[in-house]
Amino acid sequence: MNSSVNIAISKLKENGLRLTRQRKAILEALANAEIPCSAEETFSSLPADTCDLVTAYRCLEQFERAHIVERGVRENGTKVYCLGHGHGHHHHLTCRKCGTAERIDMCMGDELEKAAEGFGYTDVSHVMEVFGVCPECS
Amino acid sequence: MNSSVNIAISKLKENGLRLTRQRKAILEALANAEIPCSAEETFSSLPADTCDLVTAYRCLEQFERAHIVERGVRENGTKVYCLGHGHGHHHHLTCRKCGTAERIDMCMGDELEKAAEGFGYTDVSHVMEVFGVCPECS
DNA sequence: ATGAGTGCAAATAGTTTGCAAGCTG
DNA sequence: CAGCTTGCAAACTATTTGCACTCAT
Repeated sequence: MNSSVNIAISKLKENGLRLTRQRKAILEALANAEIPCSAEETFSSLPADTCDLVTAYRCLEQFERAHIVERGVRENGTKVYCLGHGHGHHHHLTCRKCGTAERIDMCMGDELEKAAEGFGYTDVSHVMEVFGVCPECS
Repeated sequence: MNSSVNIAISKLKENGLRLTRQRKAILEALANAEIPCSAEETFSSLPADTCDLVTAYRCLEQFERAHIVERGVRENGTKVYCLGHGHGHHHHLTCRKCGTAERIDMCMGDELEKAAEGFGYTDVSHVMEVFGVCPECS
């Protein structure tokens, strides 16, 4: 069920953040989403009058800092967020036309961080998104 | 020296695009840039009155379509462009504080496309950027 | 000469900020 | 009840579009 929401709520508290009606709704929306959502999309999927769009932006930003959600980017630069499904870092293969997305568990994060450390970099993170045209659209 | 500019100009013509004073300047700016640049940054690095900012945006977009430049994204969603140095796809490790970047030749593009084809996707491309804090800044 | 390319102005999309009021722990 | 959160309005940044004019081929 919404165990992912419960996990998120625990992390929320661990990070000293408060649980509000708005935040809970946003977390539930993310939990129900099949694909990573932008702030605008998350907001639209909320029941009417749940909160202001600005609040969605602010919550998602907080969630990201607390590592409750993962952040990605669309081809056009729009930021998108998704709940760390169960857990584990992952990426998406998104259809350029219809927007559906497949989860891709493959990730070269380890090699990447090793390479980054080789350059003396710390606090390394990465963004990766794959785009294509899905079978239905082509 | 600016053989990369010459290569770019050839590709330009192959794609039926015209060579203008503005485009040449933009290509030269990109060739001199050490790191991927946004449209705004590319524009600023141009000699005064070379062209309008809008033209920079339009040219970069055209260059991307013609595969003359590679496009990436910053952590904040800003689009950045760089000349396909020599050639070959690559990525960057960018310092979050000072903005310098190291080139990373590692890329899992092949595995990625294989996975994408497994899902029946075509016309696959990907965006990947790595961020961290460089030795000087930490 | 003809259509690709450019400049200028104005519109958009996405996101951020300021501040007073509200609600959580 | 202190201070994290929210709402509303407004500012901002990055990017796009419309249209008349210009220049490369």
